[in-house]
Amino acid sequence: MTTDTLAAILAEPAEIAARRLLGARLLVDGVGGRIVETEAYTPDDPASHAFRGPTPRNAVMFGPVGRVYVYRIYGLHWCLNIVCDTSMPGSAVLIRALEPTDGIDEMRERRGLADVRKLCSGPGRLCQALGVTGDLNGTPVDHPPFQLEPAPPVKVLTGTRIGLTRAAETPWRFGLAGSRFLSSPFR
DNA sequence: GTTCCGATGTACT
DNA sequence: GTACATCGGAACG
Repeated sequence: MTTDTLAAILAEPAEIAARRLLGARLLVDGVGGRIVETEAYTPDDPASHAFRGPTPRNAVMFGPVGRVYVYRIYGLHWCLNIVCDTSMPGSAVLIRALEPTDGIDEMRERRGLADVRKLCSGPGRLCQALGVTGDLNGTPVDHPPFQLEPAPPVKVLTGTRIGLTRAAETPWRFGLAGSRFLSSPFR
């Protein structure tokens, strides 16, 4: 099995890109790990920030593929997405969990927590661990401070997305099978 | 292990 | 005013 280039993965529809990003290594200033959990969002999806069309907040989602869309959630936390799908503007993949591999001590300091299992197991947690804030909104994910290295295809778990009220039944949450670093179990 | 709830910014009705 | 792609701590079992 060959490994697709990053550009090829991010050109795909959100559901495909979300699956193929599992296993990829994501770093911010050298700190990060393997992506083990993602969710797909499309502009025709009532749960997506893009559903109502472009606004100042979601403008990056409608721009070039491969940039990061970072937004604040519940007034407290940040969430990191990667814009995808060259044929459907407004598509993105939410990065929900990482298996920490690089800069673990720095992540522990930022999180104020020793337990590696909980450093990046959730969208808000991983942004805190990697130092991702709204300042990075719109940055290309293949340019500093970001690095994203694709990996060969992995075995994928599928489930419903987390924390939604609308389109809650759509099975667009994806996990790396067997990972101990998921934000919550798949069923 | 589980459930409940407060914190707090921004977009939208 | 209400909803929200969340988290951590308290209370309980």
